[in-house]
Amino acid sequence: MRYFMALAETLHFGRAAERMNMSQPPFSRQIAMIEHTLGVKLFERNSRNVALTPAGKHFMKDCRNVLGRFEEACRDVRLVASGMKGEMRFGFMMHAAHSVVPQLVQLYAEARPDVRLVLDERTPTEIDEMLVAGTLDAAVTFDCGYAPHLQTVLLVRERLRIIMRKDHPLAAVGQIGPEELREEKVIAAPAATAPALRSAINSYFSAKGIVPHVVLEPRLQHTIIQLVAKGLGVALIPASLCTELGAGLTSRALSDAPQLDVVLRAPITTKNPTVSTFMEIGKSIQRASL
Amino acid sequence: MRYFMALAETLHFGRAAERMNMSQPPFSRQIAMIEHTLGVKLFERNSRNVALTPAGKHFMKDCRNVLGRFEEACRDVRLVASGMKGEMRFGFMMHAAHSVVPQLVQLYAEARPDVRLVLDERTPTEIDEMLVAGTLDAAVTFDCGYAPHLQTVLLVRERLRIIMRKDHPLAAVGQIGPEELREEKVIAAPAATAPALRSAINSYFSAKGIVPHVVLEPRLQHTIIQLVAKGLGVALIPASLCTELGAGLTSRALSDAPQLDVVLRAPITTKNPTVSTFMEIGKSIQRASL
DNA sequence: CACGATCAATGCTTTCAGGGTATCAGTTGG
DNA sequence: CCAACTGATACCCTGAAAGCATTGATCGTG
Repeated sequence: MRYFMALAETLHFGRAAERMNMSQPPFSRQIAMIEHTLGVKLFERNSRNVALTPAGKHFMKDCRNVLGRFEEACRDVRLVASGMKGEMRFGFMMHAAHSVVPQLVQLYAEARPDVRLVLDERTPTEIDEMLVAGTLDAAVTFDCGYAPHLQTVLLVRERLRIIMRKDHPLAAVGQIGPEELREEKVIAAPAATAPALRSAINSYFSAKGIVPHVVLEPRLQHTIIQLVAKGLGVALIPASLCTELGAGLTSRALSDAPQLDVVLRAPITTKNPTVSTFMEIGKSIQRASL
Repeated sequence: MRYFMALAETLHFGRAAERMNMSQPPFSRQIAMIEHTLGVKLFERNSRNVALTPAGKHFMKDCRNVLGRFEEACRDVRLVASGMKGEMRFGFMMHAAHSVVPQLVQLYAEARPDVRLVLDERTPTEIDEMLVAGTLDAAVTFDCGYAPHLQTVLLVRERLRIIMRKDHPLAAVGQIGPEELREEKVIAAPAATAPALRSAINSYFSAKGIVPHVVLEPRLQHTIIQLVAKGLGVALIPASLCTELGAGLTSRALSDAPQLDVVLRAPITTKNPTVSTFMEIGKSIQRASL
């Protein structure tokens, strides 16, 4: 096709051959071969003039198209391999949706505009499963400690705050700690859904020898806040989520508040080359926040 | 690319090689070569499993695209060469627009739906020039006799009729011939525009030793009819154009009416393979009208 | 745990597709 | 009519790519 295009553009065997870095005789043979295998005369020629037949004229358009797409395919496959282009499935937990995730996504989208980011909001446990299953390429979740075949970047360290209705008695108390919550109904995600968060809450209480009175265990953070709003209890949630509470709610700091590490994770063995710069951006966010 | 696709689809070197009608070792080398020249790992493989990398997965889509368009290009160039597809520039004179042209165009469009018909309404002289210049592939015009490098198919033989205003004295006369028109103002296209038509008109009169009193010579048939409608004279026009005259006009037969051959013409040396079936359809119209 | 089966990679040989050189043949302008 | 230009043909030769034999790695099974 390149040979054909060279001749179609120059209409001169010698110059076309030169453009293809070869001598004229084999070039002539190649053109004859193309015409023979296609079974179509592409050029009208004598020893003086070369002209395209109608079929040749049409073939020229198609060749330009095919060759263009071929080049593009070769270019693109390199871009995909280098991580400049492609697709990345990115999971995150609701607890991080209002803190680092928007920034992370925005910075990455600027750095890699040709990578399609597939966002997937999940619970921490789902995220862990999907990371090992390979359904996610990277995810933002709580640091749950041991994670062998995962690389981890610490993004931010979040302090838990307590939220309650504005008309709740605790809203007026100065210092809130486990003791003050001894008799409170607590709403918290179950350990099966958010192990790191739940164990942080649990040990916050057990350090003082208190067993929290957990009355409801919804899986979604959204639901927890709504239940608190309805006066069914109080809840300990990451500080970043306390900025956009509903009208009837308020948040208070906790004494010796438990801290949770929000981390960016990806399988070490990932074959997706888009992930590495994503992790790099995660590191830059960490540095910026320290 | 075919090699790549074979492996990408089977994920098995042996079977992919078989599909490509070759043995496994050279096939393995070809795949390695592709990866090397692209500088991209397309497959993740050990001696047990073969899997596509993200880059390979992306490349697969592009390859399918490129190969598809390649096949299509090869198929289409054959269609164009066989006249099944392509473009044909077809000229015709106004005098035939209401008779054979619609039928001819419709029959051809049905027979060759993939050929784009470029219609071009012209005067007979323009048509002759464009046919020799190669600007038109075929045309319907009056037979102007001698035409060396043109092939000709007679479509219909048209009788001329005379048109006039309904309030014109001639509208009541029984038999109209040159003698009756001796004193009439005649409107006719100039010889330079429609030589065959004009010479037919001229000899119709000169056979009786009469010189017609031609007062106006507009180039377009359309204009002639309008001038007649304004009472500026009478005109001799092909019978097929008399069916759709304006309200104030009427047509009458002529005694010994001059006849004109409407023909389909194309250069004998035409390189456009769409023309031959066009001419065949012209012949079928001729047979049908006899 | 050892053995065989499976499958991709490697080494070596062979072949022919495709390139090079020399030359021919047809066309055109001076 | 000749010289110059240009595409086609004849012949040769190289190396890309195919075949065969074999290796090495991995997995399932007795």
